[in-house]
Amino acid sequence: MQQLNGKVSISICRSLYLKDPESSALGQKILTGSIDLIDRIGLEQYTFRKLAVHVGTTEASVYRYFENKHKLLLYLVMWYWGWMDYRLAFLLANVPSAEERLRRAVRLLTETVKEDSDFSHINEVKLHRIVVAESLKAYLTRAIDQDNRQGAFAYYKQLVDRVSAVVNELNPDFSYPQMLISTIIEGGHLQHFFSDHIPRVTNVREGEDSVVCFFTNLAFKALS
Amino acid sequence: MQQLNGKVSISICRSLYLKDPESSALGQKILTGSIDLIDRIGLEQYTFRKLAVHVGTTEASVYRYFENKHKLLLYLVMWYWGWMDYRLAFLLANVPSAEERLRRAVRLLTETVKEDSDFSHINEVKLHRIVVAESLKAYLTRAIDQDNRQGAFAYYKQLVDRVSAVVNELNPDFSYPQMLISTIIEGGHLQHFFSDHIPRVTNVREGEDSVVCFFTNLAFKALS
DNA sequence: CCGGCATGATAGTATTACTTTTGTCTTTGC
DNA sequence: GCAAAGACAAAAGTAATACTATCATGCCGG
Repeated sequence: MQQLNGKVSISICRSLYLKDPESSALGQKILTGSIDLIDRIGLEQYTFRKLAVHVGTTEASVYRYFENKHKLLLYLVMWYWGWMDYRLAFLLANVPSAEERLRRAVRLLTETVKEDSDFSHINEVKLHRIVVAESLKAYLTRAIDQDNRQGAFAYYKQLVDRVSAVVNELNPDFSYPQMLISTIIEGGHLQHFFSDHIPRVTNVREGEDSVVCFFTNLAFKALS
Repeated sequence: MQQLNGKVSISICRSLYLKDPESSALGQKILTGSIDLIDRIGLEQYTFRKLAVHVGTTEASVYRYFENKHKLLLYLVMWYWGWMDYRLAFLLANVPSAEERLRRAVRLLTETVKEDSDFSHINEVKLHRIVVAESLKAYLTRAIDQDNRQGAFAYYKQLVDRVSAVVNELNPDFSYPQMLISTIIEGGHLQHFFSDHIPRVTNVREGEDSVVCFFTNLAFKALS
């Protein structure tokens, strides 16, 4: 992560791209176009051919940036976690109370992203929806061990560790800090998804704050 | 679910198959062969062509039973939930203590299936691994609303409700019983997966009982 | 102004996902 | 015991997907 002319650029694991998409106008169009398209039609319908038409380039040019759509998805998801980790670092800075820091972290991890931060050419609202609906497909693959060895999940691990450290501060005897945090992260995504599509397995009542409430309570009770 | 010559047959939502695979020898070979193959090579690599070769039939014959691999996966996953719900019903029967019932339920939902119950031609150990690694791909699709409308998730909902009822009994004031149970179910799967592939975001120590312990504690603390 | 790199244009291959047709064999109904 | 119906194998075919390769062009830095 580097500060660059007032904007923050999130640097992604080299193994996830062939040519850095941040390094050219076409690369950036591939990123924004992919986010648009995956958000609109879903990962299974999304193809590099459709993307090429959408951004006005050719399939071959897209393949110069990314090996395949799995790597591109992983790139987007890891950008998201890099961005979240960055936001989290600011959100927790200079807050003395560990309890307040945990409260803020759980909120950030489980609430819906509502505004595009105009932080980059990436639309964070759409990207958040993609992460909720598609990110597990990027993990649950036979390629995961190789991706992991190549460092693809670095930001995800870093974020989990950052929040786990707060958990540890609050209750050093708690044996499962990472487990609690990764459960909250992925559970939060699933509960949002379920509330939209299989509401009978959730209890979302007034707005989606139910998810934040549930996981905040869960976190504090788990540590009590 | 019906009792048939000493065995239990789990009846699956009609919309998930074109022709009942339980109704013929070929259909059953398609089920067992699919479980073998998906477990061995993963859902992305699995194709109806490979399956046909594996069970000694033709692609066209497979398509007489299932529309596509998404439906077949959903069939297998729902068979699993039907089977789990059946086991759960027995496990909770005649246990007076709600606390003990919850403890048993959480254990059943979060532990690894270790033995093939010889209950049918379906290998439950392999099927459990498939559910852990692939079931979310069956949910997280654009087709979910249609699948749900057609009743594909009936057993899943029924199981969540069965355990939620125990939660309600233990603490009628708790506002999120379904949310807690579906989080435990899917969280349990993910923690098993993470412990195998991204251990840094878990805290699995001696054996996989850590997952059971974590979620059991979590459930009881959430209700305290 | 030259050389190199990024892209566009085009074409081509292999695999996947699915459909269609036809012939044989088995089952079931009578 | 025979005819009709259904189940399956065999084979071929189509459309889309997931890539790869070739070549020409245009731009940018030296």
